[in-house]
Amino acid sequence: MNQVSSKVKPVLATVAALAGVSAPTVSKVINGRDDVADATRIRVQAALAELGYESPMQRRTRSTGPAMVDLVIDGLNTPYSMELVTGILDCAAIEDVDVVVGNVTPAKLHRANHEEWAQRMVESGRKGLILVTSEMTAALLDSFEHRNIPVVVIDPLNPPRQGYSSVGATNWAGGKEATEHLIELGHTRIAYLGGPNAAECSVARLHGYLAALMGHGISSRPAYILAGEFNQPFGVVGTRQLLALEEPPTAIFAGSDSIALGVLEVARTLGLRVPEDLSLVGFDGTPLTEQTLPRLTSVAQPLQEMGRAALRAVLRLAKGEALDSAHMEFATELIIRDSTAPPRV
Amino acid sequence: MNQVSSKVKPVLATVAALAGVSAPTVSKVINGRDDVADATRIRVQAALAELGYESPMQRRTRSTGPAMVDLVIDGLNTPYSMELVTGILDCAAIEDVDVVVGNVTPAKLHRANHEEWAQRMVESGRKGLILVTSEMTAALLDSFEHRNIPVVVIDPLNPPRQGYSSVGATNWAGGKEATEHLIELGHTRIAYLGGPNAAECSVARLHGYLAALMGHGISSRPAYILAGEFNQPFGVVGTRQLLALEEPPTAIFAGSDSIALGVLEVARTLGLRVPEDLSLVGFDGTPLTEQTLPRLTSVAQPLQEMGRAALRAVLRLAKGEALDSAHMEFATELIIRDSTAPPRV
DNA sequence: CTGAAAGCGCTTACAG
DNA sequence: CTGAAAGCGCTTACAG
Repeated sequence: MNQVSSKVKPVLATVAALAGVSAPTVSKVINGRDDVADATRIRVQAALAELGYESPMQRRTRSTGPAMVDLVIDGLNTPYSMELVTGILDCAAIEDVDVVVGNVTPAKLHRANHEEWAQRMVESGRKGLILVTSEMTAALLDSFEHRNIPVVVIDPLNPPRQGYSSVGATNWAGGKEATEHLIELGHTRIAYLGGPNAAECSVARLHGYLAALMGHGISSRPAYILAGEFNQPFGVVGTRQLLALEEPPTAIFAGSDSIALGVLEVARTLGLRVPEDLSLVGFDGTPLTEQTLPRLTSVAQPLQEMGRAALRAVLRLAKGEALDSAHMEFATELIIRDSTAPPRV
Repeated sequence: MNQVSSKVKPVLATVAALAGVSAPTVSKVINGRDDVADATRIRVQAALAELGYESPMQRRTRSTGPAMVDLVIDGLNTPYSMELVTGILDCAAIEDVDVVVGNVTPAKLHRANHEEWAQRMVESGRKGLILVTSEMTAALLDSFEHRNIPVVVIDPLNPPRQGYSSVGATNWAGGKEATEHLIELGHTRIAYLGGPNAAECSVARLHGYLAALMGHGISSRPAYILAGEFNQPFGVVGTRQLLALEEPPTAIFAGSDSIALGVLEVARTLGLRVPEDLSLVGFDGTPLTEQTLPRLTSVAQPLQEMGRAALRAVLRLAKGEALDSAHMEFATELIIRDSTAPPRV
């Protein structure tokens, strides 16, 4: 009878009453002012969430059109991001959500004033934010959390703290599986050409690689482990460096398909045959793997599904529902194509 | 001294004073109530216009963040759209504009109620709309024109009427150049594997192809001209059909790089060598052309630049400025790579 | 940090 | 039809 959630739309005063504070205090919390005690803020946020409070602006934008979710991603010109975005937009069309992209880019993330940015998102009725392999700071996450804007990160860089939602794949297992595949073929001189050390996913792949080596009694060599960018140019640079070693690797595990593309390019220009002279495993399983010659053995991650999951997670959080798990991890799968073979003896 | 337009933002009371009525009356006019005398309504409307009154909602959406432009595009999973979108987002980051994508897709265009859609765009403060190779109806264009929402179309399908802004490339000249390149190599049995007949750009390429043949006294053969989709599967289907002819072509001009990918696929499975047994020219000049084996000779269009131009055009129109030209046409350029050679005698 | 009080801009209900 | 009065929901300024 005395149910908290009644059918009338919750208004600022309702929230204030439930939280046991005054209306101005609720107003301050909503607007991200910092002159509110943490304990009070938490109580108010709980009340906001419980009642599902919406500002007049949000009510308007909600009744006036589809929900809007912001997406921050670094360029669409990689097969990786293309797949993710395809999944996100796919889900957006089904859920009738608008995806907003373009203003804040990963490059602008640091320069941007998070407080202002988050505030503007609230004011324009944005439902949440998806970050793709972006750097984050605790301050950034705080800015959004304080305003109850859900943030979901896909393949986080530099995770600054616990307590945010993320989507990823079984990178450790994938790295291990790729490396074990090469070991089973008979390789022992296996290099890892990975992405930035700031990328959790790349580090996890590296550790999977190390675990596989260790599990087979192969000692790892520092010269065989290079970290760079997830792109083709780094694949080129890294491969040149590896092949210039006194004892070059007979197989390369690339941290992304784009890196693998660079490996193939160097192999071609040097007249090295893949897989006869050099075995190669990529990561991501993008459509690219079917278009290279030879077709690329790669650890596939379900990128489209990951994109869809990220958007769905944002929408669930925006509705005040809890996620089953703060970190959603999708299974990778080694797809063996034509770029791996036993080493020449 | 007694200027009507002062610097303070016009508020309901200001309008009321100017119109010589009370605030409630202005409120009624704004909200479309009918209990207002016609004469009064007209006076109030004049005052609203003169002061440039905006509701708090409109003010908020305008001042609260970057301008928003809607983008309707069919999937990002083609090299063509990826390049366009890269250009659009590139420009968006510079101009501080948000690009909204996801709700209305080309597939939804017909089903959607344009009037409602356009109205919602006005209400949520959208500055304009970019359509990419989308079908349009006159009714759709009217809905937006009536509300002063600029629409810019990239590579229009089914252009229903004059009087809209568009961005394209010199498709006729590009088609002619591609075909002449093949003729100069000695080919006379040249096929055109194009996109849908509804696509202006594909039809223009076809006419360039026909003009080149005609200019060199080569008669065109209906069996050598196929229209389909701008994608790889159609490249596969079309090539099979062409190669099954009693007198198959020795060269194929594909209406897009994606179609050309399908041609390469069929050639590979049939053991036909490109360019020795079959010459191939693509269209678009996407990064794909550097990744195929052999690298693909293609008519490049500056897709990124076209995307940037489309967004800039929308923003100019939104500011009330006129465009230099309703149709912006960018130059194509034939890039000769490794997929074309003289025919075997 | 908090909230009573005042204020803002718009809308509603109703007397004339 | 019109507008004084009351009201709504939120925010601001400031005293404690």
